[in-house]
Amino acid sequence: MLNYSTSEENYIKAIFHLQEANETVSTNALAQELLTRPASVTDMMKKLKTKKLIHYQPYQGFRLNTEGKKVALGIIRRHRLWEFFLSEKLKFEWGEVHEVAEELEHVSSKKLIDKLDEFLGYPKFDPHGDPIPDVHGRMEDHERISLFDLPLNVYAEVCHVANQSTEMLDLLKHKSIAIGTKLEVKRKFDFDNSLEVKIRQQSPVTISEQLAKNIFVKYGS
Amino acid sequence: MLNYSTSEENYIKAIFHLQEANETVSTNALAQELLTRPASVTDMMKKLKTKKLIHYQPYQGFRLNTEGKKVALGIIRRHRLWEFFLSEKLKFEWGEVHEVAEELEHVSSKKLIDKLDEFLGYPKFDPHGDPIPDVHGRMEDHERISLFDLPLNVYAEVCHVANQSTEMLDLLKHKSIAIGTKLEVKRKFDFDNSLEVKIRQQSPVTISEQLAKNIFVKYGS
DNA sequence: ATATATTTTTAGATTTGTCTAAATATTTAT
DNA sequence: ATAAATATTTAGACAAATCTAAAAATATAT
Ligand SMILES: [Mn+2]
Ligand SMILES: [Mn+2]
Ligand SMILES: [Mn+2]
Ligand SMILES: [Mn+2]
Repeated sequence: MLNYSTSEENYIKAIFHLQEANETVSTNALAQELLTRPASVTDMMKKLKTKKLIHYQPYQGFRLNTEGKKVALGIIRRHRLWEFFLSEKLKFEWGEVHEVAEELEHVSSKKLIDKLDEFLGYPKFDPHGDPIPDVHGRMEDHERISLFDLPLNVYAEVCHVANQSTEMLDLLKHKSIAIGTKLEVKRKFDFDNSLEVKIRQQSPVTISEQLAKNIFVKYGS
Repeated sequence: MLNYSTSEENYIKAIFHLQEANETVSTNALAQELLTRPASVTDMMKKLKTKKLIHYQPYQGFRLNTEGKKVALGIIRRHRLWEFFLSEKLKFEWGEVHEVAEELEHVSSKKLIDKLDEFLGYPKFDPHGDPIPDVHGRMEDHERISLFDLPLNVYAEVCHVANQSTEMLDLLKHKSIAIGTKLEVKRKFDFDNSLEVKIRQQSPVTISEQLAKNIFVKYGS
């Protein structure tokens, strides 16, 4: 497995995430994701094509090929293991881990990552509930459903938060919701689609439609 | 405190180490240390001068000013804390930590380093026995003496290893010597300046002049 | 189907960090 | 003191990653 520059890695990872939503990734979408210019994206796509990491025909969009996905999973593994480390061992807050992991992920020593994985006890999910690829790039993919779609009076556990902005995390903290929180939806109000949610041993809280659609849960107490 | 590029940081750190030995650092010495060309050093020295980190007059050599030393100590702090982490927590071997720390040291989040320091229990020395600067850049500077200069029959403890090549570490391992090893010199042979050294609860080993001059000890059992 | 708008690519420039080869300054030896 | 050797700097080039502005391709609307 070759080594890639920090910049190349950031592009590869972004394509990986974007192509989960859309079959093919566009120049503009990638430019927006990476806070860069379309012209810079085109330049980089030419390079990644030469390095045989993507399928790309001018004007046709692009997507990672098998090798590209393998590389992406390696970067995501590093990112999420560091996030776990920062949160679990260094007691960083939820919202602070991403930015630092964005740098740490580019330290490419394989031994470092595999030993870190071992040290952390082979965690399966990062602090945002995203699955951590193992040494072979495999990850658990638990079925999850948005809190908004959870039926009434069914126990479920928060396992993923889609948006990880400071604003979102502020709000979650205020509502006492985190990964692992057990809850059930008691009522849904048709007027504004807000939910009344009961968390164990707490009084019920109101969750807006927007927030509920960003919280994902799995069934079970 | 501004942020510096990886390349700038590597130059700054190298100057810091070189100016401990010589009053002023030369272009060639720095080029050799960094495995680069003298012309590249001159280019960078101009930049570091503009950024007010060094004293530099063309042809006169250079040295870090107060601000430059402060920056250097920050980089060294990061480097050595990561070395300690790799050795202590991830169980890396002595000889493997430096290369990885050389990359990790450039991740510049202050919070990351201060929390790492806390997590590690505020260690004072890295795995090679080098002192770790604290958050203010201060470090313990225990007086140490080379094993070669240690008087006969005086108990001492290994606290520093000057050379950290794989070859050196191989040899040290074979002789069962590490940071913290307690020993005393029993004899010195004038023919080749070799030493007979007694480590607690072990049979005596022979240490060459070259090796002894790279091992540093402090007095006391 | 044609005009308009949007997206993407190209052309050319810029910054950072590096290099080689040549010029210049300094040091050392005679 | 002069010549030779060594060290340092300058000049000019190059690769990586970015940008702006203009050109070209594609998509959309009438
Ligand atoms: Mn990144
Ligand atoms: Mn995450
Ligand atoms: Mn480094
Ligand atoms: Mn060290």
